[in-house]
Amino acid sequence: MPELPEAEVIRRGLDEVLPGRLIEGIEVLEARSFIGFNQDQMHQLVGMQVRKVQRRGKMLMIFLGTGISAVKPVAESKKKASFAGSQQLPPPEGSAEPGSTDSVQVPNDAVLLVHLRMTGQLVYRRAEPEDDKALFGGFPNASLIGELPDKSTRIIIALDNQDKLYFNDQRKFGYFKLVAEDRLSEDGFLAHLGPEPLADGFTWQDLRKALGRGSMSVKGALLDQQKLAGIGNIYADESLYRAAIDPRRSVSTLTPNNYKRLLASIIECLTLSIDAGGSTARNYVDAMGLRGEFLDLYAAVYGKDGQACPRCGRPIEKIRVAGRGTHYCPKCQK
DNA sequence: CTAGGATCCTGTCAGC
DNA sequence: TGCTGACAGGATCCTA
Repeated sequence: MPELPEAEVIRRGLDEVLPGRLIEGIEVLEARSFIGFNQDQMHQLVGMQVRKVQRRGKMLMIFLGTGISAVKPVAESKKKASFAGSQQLPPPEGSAEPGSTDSVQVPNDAVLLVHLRMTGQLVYRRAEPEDDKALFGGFPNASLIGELPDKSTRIIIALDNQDKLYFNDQRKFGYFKLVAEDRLSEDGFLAHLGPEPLADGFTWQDLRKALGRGSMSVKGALLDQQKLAGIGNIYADESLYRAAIDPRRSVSTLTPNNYKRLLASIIECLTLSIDAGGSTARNYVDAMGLRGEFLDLYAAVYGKDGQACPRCGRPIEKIRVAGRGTHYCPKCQK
């Protein structure tokens, strides 16, 4: 459910608060939610500093470094090193006179990959509750605003300012994964990921090339992350509706005009949703709207089977395409 | 190359 | 009212 726009909204939020923060602790409540997590990774993570938060498709990438604060006098660093994971590290200010330094060696800069899949959410909770800036995103349910941790909480990251980052995931399909930065391209998902539809200079010809010339349905092709990054079931349906293209059409039958309309629709849907997600997050919480509001705000056809098509009034139908529930208007989409 | 199915998982909802 | 079964879907893997 969380797709490119949700990931991007979270990315922007986290990129406001995470860079510069040190990871003080990590708690993995559900082992399967953190791929390959072990003691070594725990020791590596604790004390690292967030550099930036980026995104590729639906994947969030939290870039970590040793941090200036990890540069300490020799004596202290030796002491701390043997207790990594259980020590409170000094604040960023307590750093480094060049010359008298000996940095704590953390093997590599690392990247914390986060994929929300179906029901994942990231919730940033401040230690000072009166600071009301809402910071969360992902699958819309009550865990976004309720007491945390709750029964869907899988991972908790504690930061040096006492704020916490919660990873909640009802269905446990989402995951964290720690990789060395210089081996980022070896990640199985990222290595085969298609191009970004919102990249500067992405043209309809690029879209045509990405979706291929085969006989696959256009809906199936849009959902294939190896062809195009970031589109999931909701935005595939919404984009095809806006572009007035039947989701069952084979990509080989699409005309240049179809591709132009489709790309314009994809960009519209994604950017509208990113803007709305960013600006309405707090209203959305205050209203306790959750899923219903969420879909009402962004969807013309998704989840609206039986309701009137906004363009022609005919009932939206739900069919199965590429193994997915697919909502479309049989009159408008050809 | 593509379609289709099963898989992972748990909350929700229709139907009896 | 309470139970059961179907359904939801992102990505992967398998078979046809």
